[in-house]
Amino acid sequence: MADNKVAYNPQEIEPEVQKYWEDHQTFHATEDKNKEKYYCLVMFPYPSGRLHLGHVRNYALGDVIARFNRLLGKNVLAPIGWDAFGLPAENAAIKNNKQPGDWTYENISYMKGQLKSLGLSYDWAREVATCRPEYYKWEQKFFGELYKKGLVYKKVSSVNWCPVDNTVLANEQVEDGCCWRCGAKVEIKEIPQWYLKITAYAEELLNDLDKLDGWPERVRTMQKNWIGRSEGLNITFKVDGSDDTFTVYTTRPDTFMGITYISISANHPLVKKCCETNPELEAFCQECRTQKFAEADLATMEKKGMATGLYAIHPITGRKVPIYVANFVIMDYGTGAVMSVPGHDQRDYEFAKKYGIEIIPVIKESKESGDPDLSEHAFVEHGIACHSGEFDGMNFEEAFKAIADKLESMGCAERKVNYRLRDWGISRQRYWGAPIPMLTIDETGEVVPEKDENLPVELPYDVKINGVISPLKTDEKWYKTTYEGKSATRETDTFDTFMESSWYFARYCSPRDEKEMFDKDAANYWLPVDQYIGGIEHAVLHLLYSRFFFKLLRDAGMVKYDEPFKRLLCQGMVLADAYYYLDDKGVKNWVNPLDAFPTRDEKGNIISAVDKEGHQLHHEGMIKMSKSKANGIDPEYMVKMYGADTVRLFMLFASPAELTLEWRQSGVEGSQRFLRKLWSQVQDLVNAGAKPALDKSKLTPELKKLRHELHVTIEKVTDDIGRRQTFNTAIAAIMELLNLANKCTGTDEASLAVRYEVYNNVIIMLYPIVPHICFKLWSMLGNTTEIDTETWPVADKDALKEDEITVVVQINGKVRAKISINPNEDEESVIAKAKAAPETQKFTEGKEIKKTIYVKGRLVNIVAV
RNA sequence: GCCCAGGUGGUGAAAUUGGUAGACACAAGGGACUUAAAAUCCCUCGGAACUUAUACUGCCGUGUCGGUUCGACUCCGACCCCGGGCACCA
Repeated sequence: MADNKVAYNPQEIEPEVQKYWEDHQTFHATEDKNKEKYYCLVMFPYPSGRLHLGHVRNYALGDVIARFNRLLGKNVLAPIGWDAFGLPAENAAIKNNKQPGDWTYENISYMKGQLKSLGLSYDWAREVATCRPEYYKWEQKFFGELYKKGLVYKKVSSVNWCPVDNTVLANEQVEDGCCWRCGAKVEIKEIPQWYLKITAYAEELLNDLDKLDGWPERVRTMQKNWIGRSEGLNITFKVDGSDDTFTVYTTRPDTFMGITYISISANHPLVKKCCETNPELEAFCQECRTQKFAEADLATMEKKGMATGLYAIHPITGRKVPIYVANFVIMDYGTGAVMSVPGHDQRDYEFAKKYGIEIIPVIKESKESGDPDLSEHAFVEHGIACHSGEFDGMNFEEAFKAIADKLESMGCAERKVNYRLRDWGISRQRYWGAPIPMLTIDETGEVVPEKDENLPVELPYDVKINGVISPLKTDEKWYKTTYEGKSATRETDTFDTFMESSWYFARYCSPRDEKEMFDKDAANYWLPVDQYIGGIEHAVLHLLYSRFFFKLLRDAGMVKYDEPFKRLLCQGMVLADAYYYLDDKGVKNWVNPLDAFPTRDEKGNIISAVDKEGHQLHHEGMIKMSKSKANGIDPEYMVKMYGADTVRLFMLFASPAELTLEWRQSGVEGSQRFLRKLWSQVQDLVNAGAKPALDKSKLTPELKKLRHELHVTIEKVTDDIGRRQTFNTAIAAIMELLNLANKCTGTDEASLAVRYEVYNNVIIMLYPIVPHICFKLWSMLGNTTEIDTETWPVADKDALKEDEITVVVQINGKVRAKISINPNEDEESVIAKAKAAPETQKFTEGKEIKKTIYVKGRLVNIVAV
């Protein structure tokens, strides 16, 4: 290396540049009504202990967008914080014999350092942690207001219950129907829990999806299906021989004449009476109560049922149909009873076959066709009613209307819009969460929210976690209190952590506000979030709850917008190679990919690998990073080895943001190589001479070509980062430009002027992606301004013009020739040129030209037969 | 089971509105420089066929099968495979 060149040393320059940013408060954001605001938000992390590459990907994407918008001259807010409540803190507390709070705050402190080493342009002054009383105080206050508005209610519902530990289990704590700690068979327990009436906003949450044109279509579709609006009928049946009634909901009243039985939940009030005299039924109901109730489990488990001995009376035919307890009908969803039409519903069909229940066809394909073939499966499509008496011959809409009208006029049904969406259960029987600020007055049993002046209802900090019962539930000093002089008992459940993550982005607008949830002016300045970035796994729950919460805030007069997030980017997962060897007992021992040394075949495929100890390793392929497969890559180690810029560049270049990203060490090295080359090329240019003024009239064709490429690249990169958010193609375009620029080594004035123009613009365009190196290179190029305050380049229209373009000539859709044309040349002349090309002559010889198609400036297709 | 995505060379990918498939990289192979290594630079790189041979040439090729079109990675239908979510992981 020449003496006057300095090696690229990210370990030296990155901390230096980061210190500059910190000292100068470069990314501190303040409200400025004279500037266009831009709120760039990344999903805040759970402080699990160490950053993983999924975080790094998320924040690198966010940082590119934030820095890009700063260069566009916008007033950018890029905050960060901690989603600090949650289950892992309690598990860690038990394991390490620590306070969940201590564990959480230590993690935050460590991860903060890791985040800072990535050179992210956050306004750290706005950092929030949801576990701080200053934060959850406002959530508690807001909850009390919602209660007064009637948007909060309490009802009994199911939880997973471990009968040995006597504790509530989260879904992820249930493994094959057993408790993950003690292995006991998990039961279902009914306990009273708090609910937020999200269904009251179902219609608006559905309709407003149309406003979210900055969201990926797939996320909107998932939310639409999740809300699941349907139009149907609530129908009330009488039970034979008693005054009891029950209600079902159906979207297929057209099949009403085909009902041959009723399926009912084991917890339905009707069933409870039957069990008293029927021990067999009681046993079956007990069995139903121990099964999992997640939708996926209900859909895939073996369908079982048992007759209750009760019969329902079909309101139109008067026919008696048996009522069965069915294990797949759940009291928590809908009415807890379902009308069963085995001829036209596949689940009902299988159930009827299993228990020998009659199957009646009442819908056929068309007016002309005979009865549907029900020998193998149900006929589930809409069709024409048959064997339905007065409704025969009607299509779906006609039969729906006629049957609904008839049942309504009989007073046993009403039309109902139903949603699949269920109200949001926010009670958790855990310690490490925000206490639900509700009190029960002991004497009267009246339930009231804690008074504002007593908020926050603070979580006791010094506790002993035993993994069984929440310390709140045993701490009498904590839960015994008074309300207006009367003795009262606190709610000992805490909030679902989705509560905190549903409004943190509003709190960032005035994170230290001591008077209210957030300052309305500040919130209405920054909100809505212009760009939100996070994992696709949050497509429904977090993003739907946040939309709902935002509407609650709007209706409380806190914000004046309908939707919190204008534009959404969902990033894919990060995968890595996984290797293992089998030990003597045949147990898989997973080895970190950084410790595996693969051998490859002549195509470059990994055929085998060995680790440091010489174990022969099996290559499992690229799979999701996880602790259990030991294929997690530590970002901190990567930053120490290669620098943050290299890691950021690799993550953005390796694949488009929405797709999975495969972590490849060789790819990381390739990214580092690119930065080293860039660093070296800039120094070559500086050593070649100072920057002269550009005289566009004195350029050679080669320099004109290079300028043309530069300005085409500026247009492309601007579009790729701003509109398309395809950062990988933006980087590829810059690489292509640099490959061309590197061939230009002239040191005359015109060459130097163009070369400086290229590198200055490239450095600005790369700055959002690799900010540290660009910060340094910018000043090395002799610029006296700071790159942080530069403006994004705009393509020079003159340079974009071309004298000559290439058009492809196809014969019957296959490329056979290329011709050069003037961009303004008319169609006739272009087609004449295309026909005159020797290749065209060759391929059309002896054929008749039937047709020619000209796509302006791109291709000519000649159809010849 | 239901809802939603995705499938293109040895690999990650590109092709933006139906218009040149494989840009840009990685890996691999060959070469230069070097005492040597690292680093750097140059060349080759979808497949099979023809050919002494590189080339040339045409042919085939975007999960599978079928369709629409002058023209399909892109649109339609069916199927196969893989991933995300399914309400208490976050």
